[in-house]
Amino acid sequence: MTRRVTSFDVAARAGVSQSAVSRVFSGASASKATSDKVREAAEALGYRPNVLARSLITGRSRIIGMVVAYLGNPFYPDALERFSRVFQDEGYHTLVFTLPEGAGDTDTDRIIQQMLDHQVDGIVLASVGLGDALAARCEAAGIPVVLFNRGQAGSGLAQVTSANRLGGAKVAEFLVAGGHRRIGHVAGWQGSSTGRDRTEGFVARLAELGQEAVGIEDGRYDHAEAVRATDVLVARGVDALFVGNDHMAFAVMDHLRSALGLKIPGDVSVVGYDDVPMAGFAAYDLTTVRQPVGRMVKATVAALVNQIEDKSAQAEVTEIDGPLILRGSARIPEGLA
Amino acid sequence: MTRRVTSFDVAARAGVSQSAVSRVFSGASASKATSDKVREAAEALGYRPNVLARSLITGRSRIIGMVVAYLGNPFYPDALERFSRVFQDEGYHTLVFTLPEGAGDTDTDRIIQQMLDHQVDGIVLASVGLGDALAARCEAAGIPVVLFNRGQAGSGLAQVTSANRLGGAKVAEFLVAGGHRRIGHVAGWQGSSTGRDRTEGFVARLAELGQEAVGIEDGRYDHAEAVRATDVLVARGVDALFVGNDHMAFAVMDHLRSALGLKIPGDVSVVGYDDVPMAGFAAYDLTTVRQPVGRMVKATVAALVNQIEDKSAQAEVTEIDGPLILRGSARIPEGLA
DNA sequence: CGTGGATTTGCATAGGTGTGCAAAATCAGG
DNA sequence: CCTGATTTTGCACACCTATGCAAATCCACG
Repeated sequence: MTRRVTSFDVAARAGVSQSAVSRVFSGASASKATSDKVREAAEALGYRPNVLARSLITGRSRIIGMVVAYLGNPFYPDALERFSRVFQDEGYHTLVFTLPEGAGDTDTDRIIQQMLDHQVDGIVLASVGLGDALAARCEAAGIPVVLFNRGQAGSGLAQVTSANRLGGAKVAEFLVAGGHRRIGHVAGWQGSSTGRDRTEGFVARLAELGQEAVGIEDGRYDHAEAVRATDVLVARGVDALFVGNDHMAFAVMDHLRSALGLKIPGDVSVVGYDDVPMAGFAAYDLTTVRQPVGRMVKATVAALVNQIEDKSAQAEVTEIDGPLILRGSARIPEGLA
Repeated sequence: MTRRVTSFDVAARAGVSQSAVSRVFSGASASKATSDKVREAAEALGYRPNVLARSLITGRSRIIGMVVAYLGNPFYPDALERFSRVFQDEGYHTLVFTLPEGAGDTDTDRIIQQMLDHQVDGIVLASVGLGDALAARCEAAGIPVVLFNRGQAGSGLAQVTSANRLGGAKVAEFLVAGGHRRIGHVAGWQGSSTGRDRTEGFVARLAELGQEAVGIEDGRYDHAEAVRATDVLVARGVDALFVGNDHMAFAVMDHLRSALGLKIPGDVSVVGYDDVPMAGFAAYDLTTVRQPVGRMVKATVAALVNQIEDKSAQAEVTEIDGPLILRGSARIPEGLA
């Protein structure tokens, strides 16, 4: 393995100083003449600036740390893929961390520490919370953090979510308009803002319409829990279920049809949340609230890059509205296409 | 933002030299006494070694570059999650790159270049090929490459796949034993080794059993293509379909049931490949050949780490066998549970 | 206590780049 | 051609750690 070619080599060949080479490649001022000479020499030698050395001195790595909890829910791979792509376009790269099963605070701590070690320029937490102590540490290190698809009131952290309360409300309206009077709710994890907000919006709107849920069970965004919740609610005779995300909704539908022998939407209407690609598959054909992933990702990247480039920028809280996508898993009210 | 605390600061406080600090943190020899003093001082100051400076001098970044083409197929998020976890356990981190839609050679080139720029210690290509020129460049840079779930004959690259030929053969045996005599095949992309191998094993075994496929259509690992292929094969009156991967199989099943009104497995048996988690969902209940992701990932990591730590290590080609998982989407032969 | 060997320690330098500062070069205008 | 303003260039140093080498320290044994 031959030694790396450095800026000195290029400088020697081009007949200029090392600083000149550096300036050409970091976009600082340089005359046309030297710039040409340098580029030509670099080309000939196959020179590429050493990213590590550059990061060491500038203190900016152009790497984004991304923590993602659970890729089993297809919403996140989709988001991850988009993140990676958008960051690449912005000239950043994505260092991915996954949280172990029992996501303890110690684990988050260790991961954040490793990110700081790598001097990431920014952090995206997808569906992961951040303790105040850690948030403070990132703040102190001057590393901006954006929460994706999770809010954290009073944390002062930037966050991007969909309009979860509104989404929950839309489902309430839709189900009531569809004539349902025994509505149950397999809630998203109530320890997360998304779960709580969807539930709150849903319950509040139901109340405004003079209804009350027959039952609310926390499905914890988990397959097995969702099935358990379904059993409880079916026992109470529901005729419609609002499920906290699509991932659980699939489990719920499978259980309703296969284990309980119920027809969808004949016996029970089911509505989900996310509009994951799979929701459109014929086997589920799930009516669901769309989370506009593309726009959410773009907003997250924009907020992060903004904070990176302008340290004084404020941490924004962004909510993006998404439509209810009508499919076949829930009875459609008269008068709607 | 306060200046970073360096090894000099720690040295001063502990009353030793900077090299002593370095040695303590890089695990070199140091007496108990100094080691204790250094650790204490480091703790008090909140010192952490600067990874960038370390990488710059050692030439090892402890970062693995990972290229993944398409996270829409749930096989890959699953693998990615495991990779990230296993690498973390080994003290490496994962820099993720995604390939744009029309994965041209130029794109791969650019991505590899960026990885080399970041001086990754190794590269995993998940379901992505590598031109000879690029392979040579990695070789020259001393960066080992392992292909995951893709082979490339004659490339001299390390690769980990499942036993695809054998898997295809198993399906052939299973379908014939089930009494099917009009078997069709929605093949995996014939431009990939996995697609070709599965097809070859399948076709060869069929021939040995005195049968021939009613038709073979390349589904290109794509939903729409798989549906098109299904139409073609159904028109030829198939009573069983071997589909190149689960991702396509779901599309095929949806199309068979919803659009064509056929019963599975009553009218048509369907067998997939991968055993993605979703294959076990009641809505599909897909009989499929399991790719043992866990073992494949571990083998890939082991091969890579081995090559990183011992530059003279040979590039191994690993094939891991996986069982046929019997579920309800295909008629089960007499005498099998 | 003396001596040889093993271990530990400090010095100094390398790794490759960005950047402040002053000197040099360029340019415009009279 | 001269002068002052502006741009370009080179020098030297900073960024922070790892490591070869020689000096120093330690240990055990006679």
